[in-house]
Amino acid sequence: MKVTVRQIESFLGVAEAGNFSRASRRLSVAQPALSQAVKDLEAELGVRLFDRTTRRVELTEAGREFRSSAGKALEDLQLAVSRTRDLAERRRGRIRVAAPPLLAAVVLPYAIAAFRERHPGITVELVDVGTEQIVEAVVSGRADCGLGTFPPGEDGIERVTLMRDTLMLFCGYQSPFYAATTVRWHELGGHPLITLTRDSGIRLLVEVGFETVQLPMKPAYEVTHITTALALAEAGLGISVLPTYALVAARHHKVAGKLLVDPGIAREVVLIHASGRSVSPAVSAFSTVLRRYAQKLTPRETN
Amino acid sequence: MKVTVRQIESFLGVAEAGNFSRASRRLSVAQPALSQAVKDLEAELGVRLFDRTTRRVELTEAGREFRSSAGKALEDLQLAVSRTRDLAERRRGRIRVAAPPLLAAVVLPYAIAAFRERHPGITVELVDVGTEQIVEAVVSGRADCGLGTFPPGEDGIERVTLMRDTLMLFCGYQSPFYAATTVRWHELGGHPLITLTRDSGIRLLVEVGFETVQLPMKPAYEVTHITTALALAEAGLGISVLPTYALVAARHHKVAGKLLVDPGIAREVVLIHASGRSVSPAVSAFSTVLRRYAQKLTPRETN
DNA sequence: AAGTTCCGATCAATTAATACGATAAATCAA
DNA sequence: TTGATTTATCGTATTAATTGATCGGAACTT
Repeated sequence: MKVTVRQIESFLGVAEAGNFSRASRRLSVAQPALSQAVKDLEAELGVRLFDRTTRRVELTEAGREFRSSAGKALEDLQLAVSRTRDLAERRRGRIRVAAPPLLAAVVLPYAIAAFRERHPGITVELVDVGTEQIVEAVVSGRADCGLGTFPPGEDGIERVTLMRDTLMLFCGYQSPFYAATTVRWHELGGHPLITLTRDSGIRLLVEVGFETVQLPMKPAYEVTHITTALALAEAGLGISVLPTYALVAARHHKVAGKLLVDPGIAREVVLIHASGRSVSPAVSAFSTVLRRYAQKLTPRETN
Repeated sequence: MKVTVRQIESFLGVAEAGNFSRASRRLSVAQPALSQAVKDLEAELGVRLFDRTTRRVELTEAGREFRSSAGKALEDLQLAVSRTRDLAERRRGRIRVAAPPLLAAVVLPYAIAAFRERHPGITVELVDVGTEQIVEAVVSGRADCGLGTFPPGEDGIERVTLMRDTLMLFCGYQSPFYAATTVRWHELGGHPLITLTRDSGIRLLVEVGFETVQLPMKPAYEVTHITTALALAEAGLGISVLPTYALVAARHHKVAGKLLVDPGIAREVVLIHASGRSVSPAVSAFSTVLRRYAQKLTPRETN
């Protein structure tokens, strides 16, 4: 036979109550069960833990010593259990998110704010890597999940679509496009263009767009941040082609976002996590919040 | 259901082995038992502890965290168990012995030395109290056991007879008694007497002896320690009436111990411990050693 | 001192938990 | 694809735990 948690709980209960019957009520077990459990524990330890007559129950010296050490150990164990339950119930945890700079700067702050409100015990860390390293970071375990657009067929990751991200035209109120509902790519010719720098995934898509309508792309300005691009557009210094999620940042600028068609260029923003590894409760909660948040970002202009 | 020690041991075993089958061999259980135990534990915690396929088993993040905290708690628990077993098996412990000064000085040092050889892990403390307070010290719990001679009918104590202690005459080689086998009380008249001080229990018995044969007791010397009395006797300064156990101390002196008869005055030296309270393993071991040691002290001169 | 009242230990029967063996399902390697 | 290996599942048997009833002993009351 071996020492069990129940035996120790029984022992501690009796020691606390100083009385088998009272302890049996507190622990919601039958009194013989306690007698038996304590007896078994004593047999296992080879020593009497209580001096008991039918009227008095008190700890022996061995009992006192065992009570303090075993009681502490049991508390530690229960703490370990309850902390793990906290993980399971999303009261605690940590998420490391790998995201490309633009998403990290534009979408994530709002999403994280919403997430923290729902799950204040879970900390979110941003893993700052370049766009190409996101998959690697997730597969290697340096990040728990990743955001972005990835070519299909990547190995070792699972993907969840967050939103369909369409290229849009952003312009200030001075712009001739300001009144339009939709804008066609070939109309962009001749207007001063504000683009993102070459290391951005968006920039590539914009180049594809211009190529498709066979217009030369001559950036008037090259900026790193979407907000900079929006500020320049607001100031009437040019127009900019940006992803849908720039709308979030555009709320604080006097700029309008117009659907860009012919061709409509879209990509999927997905959340990825390593396949094989189980999804931690924290990540699954984060995924839920992100999906919900992404729905709110879906452009109303498409309807 | 509740978290059990077995579940955690199963979990730790699998985590260590990295493999259910190997762990089942190490833990000497069937493999399905491990599957079940881990499954139950996961259900209890609400979280997956292993990412497992049929080929690979590795800890999840929650599993790693739980492993370190629960593992440590379980170790503490097992340490508590094994330390309590040490108590039971007399590898560890503490005894507080209350004994009157003479017994403490003459008998106990040897007895304790013998005891320490047998039970090196158990420490023996001497509770230094006057003869009258020994019972009280044991009953109150300040001492685990007591030595001495006590009037019958004391309440709340159990007694174990260690030895029958007879008054003997101790004299140096110059003494006319040195060649005798037994000595009678009335022969003592006129010889210079070395006695113990009045606070000794022995002194009382000696006085009883002299009264019985109606001789006046005129101490030539009053000393505190038995060894002093023996030294004086060795120097030929007088004779001394001492208990049997003074023979132990007499081995280092050139003195002889003679049976004193007419009347033979004896008392029982007993070991006492509190009734009601259980006897700790250490005390019972001490009692055993003391009894054995006391047998060796039984005077050969009585035969 | 005798009766009363608690309280822990024990008993017997039921119920729940656990283990085991056999087998199915899944994965990786050749 | 096959073969080997490993985990999960299922049914059965064994073991342990729980329960209610009862016994026996200690302290309090009268």
